[in-house]
Amino acid sequence: MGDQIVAVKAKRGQRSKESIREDNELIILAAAEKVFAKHGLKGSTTKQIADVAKLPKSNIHYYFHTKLNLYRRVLESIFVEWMKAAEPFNTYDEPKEAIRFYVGAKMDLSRTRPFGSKVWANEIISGAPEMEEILSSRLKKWVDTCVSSINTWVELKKINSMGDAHTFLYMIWATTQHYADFDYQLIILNNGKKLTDSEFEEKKQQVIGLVLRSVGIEP
Amino acid sequence: MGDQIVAVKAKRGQRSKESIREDNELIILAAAEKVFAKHGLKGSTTKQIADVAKLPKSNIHYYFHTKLNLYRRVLESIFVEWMKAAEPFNTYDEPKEAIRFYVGAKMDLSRTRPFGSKVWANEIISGAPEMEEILSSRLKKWVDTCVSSINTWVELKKINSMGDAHTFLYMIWATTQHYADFDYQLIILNNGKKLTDSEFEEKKQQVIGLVLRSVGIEP
DNA sequence: ATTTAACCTGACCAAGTGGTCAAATATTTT
DNA sequence: AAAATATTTGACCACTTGGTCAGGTTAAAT
Repeated sequence: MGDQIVAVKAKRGQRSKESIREDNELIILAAAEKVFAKHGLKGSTTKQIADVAKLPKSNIHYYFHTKLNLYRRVLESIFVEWMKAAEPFNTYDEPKEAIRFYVGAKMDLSRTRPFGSKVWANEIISGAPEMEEILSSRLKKWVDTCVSSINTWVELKKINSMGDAHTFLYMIWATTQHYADFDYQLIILNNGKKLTDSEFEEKKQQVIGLVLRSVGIEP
Repeated sequence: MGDQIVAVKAKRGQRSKESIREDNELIILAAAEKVFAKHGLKGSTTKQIADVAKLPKSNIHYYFHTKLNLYRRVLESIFVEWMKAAEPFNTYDEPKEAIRFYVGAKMDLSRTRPFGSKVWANEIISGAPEMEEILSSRLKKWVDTCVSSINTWVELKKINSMGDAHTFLYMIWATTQHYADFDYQLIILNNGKKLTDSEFEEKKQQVIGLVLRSVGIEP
């Protein structure tokens, strides 16, 4: 990611105002996501973000005005991507396929965008002060449709009942996001080695297997 | 918890030096756990901790010297309690019982000590800078014995294989800790209502059921 | 070519920050 | 009761914080 920033900055010289703004906002958002992931809203400083973005601090304030504003933009962008990953649940009729693709997509996101997941986790842990609205309106809505899908599957005897469908959904969230939020712990317990891409792919299949079996589907 | 602090402070007047130290350390540790849970190490201030503990800031420094020192003490105390909850895995021979009791104990901890779980989560998310040693020595050791228990069960065909036993263990951690770390999100998605004790007990049984089924045990 | 509008940034500031310290008070020991 | 030790706390300090702003540079519109 650092290389990306350098690359974009290097080809300066003759850029349109529009692309300048676009580029810099992306650079700053990426840097902010990284820093917020590590230290949360309160623990992160605009100076740190500026340093990661390789821009002067004033520049961050020029584009996003306040730290809180920048933070909200980061959260919003993460939420949008998560919702995109959540589509499988409503596009597949068969639980086996729906669950397989949803869990797979969530695992992929944990792998490709771990910082976003961590920012989200930090925000919830600290009481979700900036996300209450997103959660209680947009996320709630999605969860409701999801829960009714699951309930339908239970009624059709396609999967075992787990009592409250939320419990199953939360297990999926927790298990998949664990691979992003707790990645440092996983590395330490893996003797200091990060999983390779193929090892991660294997893990992904194992997770899918456990989740499917938990509702009685043989993977 | 606030009431506890008040109660302890109220009965002052004639206390031994020893009990003064003991009491105040407990009060400060409890306050620190609460504040660190919400804002992490960097985002928390000694003033906040002092306010929650209802003591002057200097007093916090008198007992624990530095913020980092206090933070380490909080982490250590959480780790000790988690290891206690982890015993079932090595005291029961049958996977059904071992898993049932372990998952139950972890769920109970999420209910009774959510702040501790959040401090832990924050620490890992921010790269585990203060816990690397605990993780790579003491936790690693426990995980290794756990993994070999699981593998034995697989060999004896008492449970289904999930490939790598770690995957199963991490699912248990993630799912149970989710009920502490993401409690705000769960409340919002539950229409703003916290789970009652009996509702939580029900959730606990559902989680146990899912986990058992995920390795092919009928609960 | 000149005006206009957007971008850039070093210098600056008021409000915290973790931590120190000396003086006051309380308990324990002699 | 007096000396020794431990607790308490307001005042203080060097440093960092988020944010402002004036004066500059660069690109776009006239």
